[in-house]
Amino acid sequence: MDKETKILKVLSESNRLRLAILLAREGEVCVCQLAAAVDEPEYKVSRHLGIMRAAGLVTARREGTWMYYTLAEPSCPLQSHLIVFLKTGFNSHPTVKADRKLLKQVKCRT
Amino acid sequence: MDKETKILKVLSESNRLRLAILLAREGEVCVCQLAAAVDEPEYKVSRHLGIMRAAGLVTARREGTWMYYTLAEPSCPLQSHLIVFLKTGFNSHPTVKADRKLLKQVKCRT
DNA sequence: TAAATATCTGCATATATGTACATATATGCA
DNA sequence: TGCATATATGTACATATATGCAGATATTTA
Repeated sequence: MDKETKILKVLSESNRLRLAILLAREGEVCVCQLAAAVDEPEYKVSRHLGIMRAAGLVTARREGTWMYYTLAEPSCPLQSHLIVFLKTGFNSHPTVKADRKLLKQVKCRT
Repeated sequence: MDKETKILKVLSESNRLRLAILLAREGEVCVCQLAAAVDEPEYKVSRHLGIMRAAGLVTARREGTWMYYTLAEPSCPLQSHLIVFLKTGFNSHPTVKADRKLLKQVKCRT
């Protein structure tokens, strides 16, 4: 059950769960926007995204200086199931609401 | 999001995930049956069940010498969502199949 | 080429986690 | 009471994880 426990473990850290929820709702987002949304230093967000990427939860695309992250195509039933929940299951959560509000205010290219 | 990450973390360890799946499918099961099903020493299973209990994922009921564990009533949307998945999402998983087979063979009271 | 911006990584540290063994507790029965 | 069974827990150890800081890399622009 390694594939399943890996997915669950990655999402069991609050910063990563918040990032995953944002990606599930917003599609493709760059590191600096995510860092602003969760109000954490970029090196920290970058590191967590790296962990999520290594676990197959997200994919990355480089565009110039920016790195854009997206939720990856699910590779097991649990993963697809969780992604559906990430999209809709946290709508009323205060932290998630605040994160989304901050995300909308970011202007990436000063 | 502490409640959510706690649930996810508890289920991100393979022994505990297997136990949770068994409980989701079989209802109420005692420690010695669970230990036989996952083929692990009872002290280990007992400890993992304790962790699951502390996180609000299972409840325990004592009947004589035996302790019977059950999945707890969900306390957040993610938890109820996951329980549904535990019940139906692992039917074809080899490990889960083997665990269930072993569980059926156990005679608790020699 | 140099400077600026965005992102990633090596290292040290603190904290958390899983495991094994031995021991403790609880209950039932002779 | 005393003993056996079922379950829980304290301790010690090894491993894993998150974090902060500094510095490295990559890309764009002057």
